[in-house]
Amino acid sequence: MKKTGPEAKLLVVDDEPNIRELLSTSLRFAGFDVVAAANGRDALAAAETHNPDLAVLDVMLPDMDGFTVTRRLRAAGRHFPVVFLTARDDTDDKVTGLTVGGDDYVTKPFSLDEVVARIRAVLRRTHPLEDDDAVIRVDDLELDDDAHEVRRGGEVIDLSPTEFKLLRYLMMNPNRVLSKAQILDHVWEYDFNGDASIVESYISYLRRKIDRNPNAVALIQTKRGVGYLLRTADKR
Amino acid sequence: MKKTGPEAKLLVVDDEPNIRELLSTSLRFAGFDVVAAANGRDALAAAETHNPDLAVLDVMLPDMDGFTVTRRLRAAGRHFPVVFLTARDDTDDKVTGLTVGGDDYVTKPFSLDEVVARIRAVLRRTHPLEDDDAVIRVDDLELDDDAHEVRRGGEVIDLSPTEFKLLRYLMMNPNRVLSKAQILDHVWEYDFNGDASIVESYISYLRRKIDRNPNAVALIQTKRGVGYLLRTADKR
DNA sequence: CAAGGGGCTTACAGCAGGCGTACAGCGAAT
DNA sequence: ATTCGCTGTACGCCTGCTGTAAGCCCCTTG
Repeated sequence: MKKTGPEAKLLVVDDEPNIRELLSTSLRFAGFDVVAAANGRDALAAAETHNPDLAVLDVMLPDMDGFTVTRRLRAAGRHFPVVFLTARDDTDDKVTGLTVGGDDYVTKPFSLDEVVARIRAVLRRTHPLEDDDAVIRVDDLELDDDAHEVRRGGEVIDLSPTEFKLLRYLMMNPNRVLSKAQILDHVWEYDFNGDASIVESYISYLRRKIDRNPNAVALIQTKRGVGYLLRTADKR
Repeated sequence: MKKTGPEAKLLVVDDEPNIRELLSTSLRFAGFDVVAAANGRDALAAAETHNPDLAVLDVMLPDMDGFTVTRRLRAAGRHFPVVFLTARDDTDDKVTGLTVGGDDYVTKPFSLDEVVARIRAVLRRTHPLEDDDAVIRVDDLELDDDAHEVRRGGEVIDLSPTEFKLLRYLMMNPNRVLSKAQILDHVWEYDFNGDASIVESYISYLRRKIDRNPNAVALIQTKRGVGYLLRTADKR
């Protein structure tokens, strides 16, 4: 009935059409069943109709704020968790109470992959029945999302936040070429308007840390003119 | 979050919707089965219907005070323990009598984690059958909630109340990154309106007391840009 | 083989996050 | 009244992260 991984049903609520579409599309692609709403009123109605497993909820809505929506949902007996979206200068230090219970929040502008990861983490926490692990494995590489830790052959590797997100994106898509544009879109914040060459730099940083053994087969491979891919041992 | 106890059933009674929801959500997430009521009359009815194992009861209710509710409950043969919620400025004499029997009280504004801990403590006392221990262990670190005492390698460490709550929260969530916002929401009182940087200060205080050995692997680790985590030895 | 383009790596400036200490206010204990 | 410990804020220092730029290498193609 309640599903944690893909196929869970999500309610996405944001009044900005761009953000709403961006989120709906990526979440759908990530395997979720998505229902969208543009304001609090519609959100409440949609929650009644579709009974989602989780809501992604902008705290600044035209008709009522996200907290009010949440309170009304809960009062109506809907106890699914919420991932709030907040403006960065809102939350940076002040706004509290967003992480009570199984809830969490993400600041705008966000990275799409980060939102997906946070949603998965919340679903994992609130429905611990499923043996859906927080650890992604590719060969002897392990990425633990809960502990925010990466290990290669059991040895801990220290990564910066951006390196971590990049590696997670690669590991979520093993043996598949990812273009620099794709990587930018998924790993960097959606308003980033720098050069795609930054991906090259970060791939380089990652290689230095996880592919440091020159004798072993490299995990991160370049497909010239196309993109990068993370290769598993059995697919070589 | 560690879920303890076999899903005891709680009755939460408070007339302020925000507090009621805050408590219900947290307690539900902590693994309890929660029923909520907004006033004394509904509370009595809910107690009849649901037969809870414990009640969290605001002493200031619109229709009758918490003592009256308790008296009527007991008169009706309901002998489950009660955790009272009282305003901080209530005089001591008003508070006396709240801890007789297995009962306890918490002053508003409270820290969410503190309420959960107190509820668990009361349940532990009244249902000693459960092999639910008051001691949390992480490596050679022990935190005894009943004795309010912390030991590292058997040696007692003196902590201030805030330090204790912070450490307890960390120890309840080992090997999981906790953001400063999460820590604020769980450890500090719900109306705390200050800066999240206070968490940094208290982490610093804690380190000075429990991670004083510079040669050993630090228990408290910083995940820059993400949060903090308490690391166990086997997960290194 | 030469030229061009794509990719790799490193350097670096600017900046944000985190650390630790100092301190003032406050309430409890003496 | 005085002392004491605890809390929350402020602040200066430092570390390490980020994004850009630049030079080099290598692959591809004519």
